[in-house]
Amino acid sequence: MDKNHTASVLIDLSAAIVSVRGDQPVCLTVPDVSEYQTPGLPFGPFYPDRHRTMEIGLRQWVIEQTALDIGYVEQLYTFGDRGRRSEGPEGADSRNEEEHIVSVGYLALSKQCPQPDQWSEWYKHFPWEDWRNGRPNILNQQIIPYLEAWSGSDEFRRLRLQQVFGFPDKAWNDEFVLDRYELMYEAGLVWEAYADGRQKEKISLQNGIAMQLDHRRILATAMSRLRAKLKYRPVVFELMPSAFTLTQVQKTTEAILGAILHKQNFRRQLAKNELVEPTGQMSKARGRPAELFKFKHDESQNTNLPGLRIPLGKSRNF
Amino acid sequence: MDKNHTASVLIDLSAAIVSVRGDQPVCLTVPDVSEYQTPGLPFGPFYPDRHRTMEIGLRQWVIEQTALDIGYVEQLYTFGDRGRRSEGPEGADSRNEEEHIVSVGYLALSKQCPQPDQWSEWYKHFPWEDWRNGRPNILNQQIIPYLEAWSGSDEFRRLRLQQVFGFPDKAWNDEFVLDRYELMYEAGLVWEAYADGRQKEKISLQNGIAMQLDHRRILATAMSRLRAKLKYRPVVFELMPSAFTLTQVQKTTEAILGAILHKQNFRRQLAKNELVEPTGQMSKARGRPAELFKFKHDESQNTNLPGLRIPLGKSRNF
DNA sequence: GGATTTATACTCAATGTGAGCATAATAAAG
DNA sequence: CTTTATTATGCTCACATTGAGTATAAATCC
Repeated sequence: MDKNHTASVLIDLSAAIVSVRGDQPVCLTVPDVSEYQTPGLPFGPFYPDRHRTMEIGLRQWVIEQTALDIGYVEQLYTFGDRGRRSEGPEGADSRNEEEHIVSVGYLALSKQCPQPDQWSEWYKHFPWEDWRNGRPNILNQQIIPYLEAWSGSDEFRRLRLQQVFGFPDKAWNDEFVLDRYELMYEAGLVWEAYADGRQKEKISLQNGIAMQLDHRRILATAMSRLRAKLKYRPVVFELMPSAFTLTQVQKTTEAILGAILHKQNFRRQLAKNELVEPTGQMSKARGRPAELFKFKHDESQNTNLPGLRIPLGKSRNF
Repeated sequence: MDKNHTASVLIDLSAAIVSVRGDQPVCLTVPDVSEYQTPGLPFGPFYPDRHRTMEIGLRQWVIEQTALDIGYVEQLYTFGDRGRRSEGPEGADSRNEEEHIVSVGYLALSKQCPQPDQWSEWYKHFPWEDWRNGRPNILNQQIIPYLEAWSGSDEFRRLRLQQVFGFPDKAWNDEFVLDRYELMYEAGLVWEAYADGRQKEKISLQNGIAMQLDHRRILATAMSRLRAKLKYRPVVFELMPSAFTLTQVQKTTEAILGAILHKQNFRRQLAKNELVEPTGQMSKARGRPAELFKFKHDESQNTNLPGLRIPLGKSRNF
């Protein structure tokens, strides 16, 4: 093999730090200084002689720069070169021609989200992913017609469209956030495709707020992973305060999944899996007071608990 | 932040290339030149100016060096520094003091495995993971007693032991391959712990064949991921020839899971999910001839198909 | 007090799953 | 040629889980 190649790279640790404010999932972002004003995910360099592991390095700069208490941290994916996209055209982008950067994406969960202006709501970037008020209009009004035109009579494209967007007769799968974003990127339906030079003209449709570089892709990866994980590990509690009502757990879960759940069945699952225990106290709110619970396995960071089985129901094929 | 630190690293792409020979899952390994004779996983450097993405880089050197046709490739995890372990003691290892290496682990699946001597059987490295002939003796005879002594009266350690090894009264979970290996590593129960300087004396127990550096950990990650994935994506077919009997699919699945499945129920799942279709031909073997099938969605690399629901049964609490 | 709101208990049909029995089709053994 | 071993495949049945909904309880707002 030809060894006359640059093999040395810099490593960036990018983080999708997720929290829930009210009934909206949010993500920590940093403002953009360039002309486009697109926000980006926070990131920091990895110094291999300073931090034993990358996760320690990540926690370090998150503490230094944000003073946040992030409990749960999970590595998402390592992206080869943030200047180029995996499907991008050759030489379309000339950034980082000398200095190669590999970016390692992380998902982190935070119980609090102070300074509201620094936290960006998920569904402003992905309006088609929030089905809590029914099927989002943007799908039928903009995305699907455009994608149908894009796929044309190409059998492979149509199959993918059906798989990923459930169009026309399959069910919507909430976990395919990344797949949907990538399909839209390939079809030139998001601003980033234009920024990367894949698309000749700037897109007139505003399909969610764009982000810097491939940060929206990283966020999509984080959303997919979190939505999937919710179903087999009790990670919701990383987003809850120490005491909470069962409805609060449900609202948080619904926010992340972008879907409404069946209340009674949701509670049945919580009860069966013995994930929570009553604190004895009651909440005071509008209607009948609810019992306050706490997560049962808080002390040990027990990563291998069953998690909630999500009662999505069968009628989610809108 | 102090910028006087080395930030530049080299990137290795390590691959757990998995196949199944007979009824044994195997993994491509390269022999060791050092004194210990421990095998290692194949790896190659990543040249960022030569390959657009890391996956392309990986495929490249696999083709160049092994001439294998690997269809399915999946990124597993990025390990900060292969010279040090995530839980290792400070300065115990002095390799790579200058040249930092980050290794990106991949899982690849191959339908064939020529040159038998280059392929190493999974369960030679992880004898406690193969439950096809009942609970492995090595568990009760060596591992569990040692781990019980290690946990002593430490409540946290006992809880983890129960979670991960199902000891004494929980069920064995086939997906916790990595968790079990890491627990054994921490307890000084595998050779690598000794090699990393965590363990003062060399271990007398032979708990599976060791591997170089952290390669056994990467293989454990691959095994966990593959066992999990099998249950919700139809990846078994990446290990099958173009035509196969249903029993062959089951044997391959059982080999990977290290567990015996209920035959009739396994077939019921295959039928319900419409993953296979008959070729019209029959196999000729000892007993009654079996119908030959082929994977239904071979053309499009449809990553989002349902996968098999595994009829493990409830009686796996040996 | 009556309307509104939220919490929680309970029911019931449909479906999925674990487990096993019964039968069919072949090769090898006697 | 019959028996036996072996593998394939069809079918049943009890039980658990799940989706969906009804009914009731406990508070606040007016």
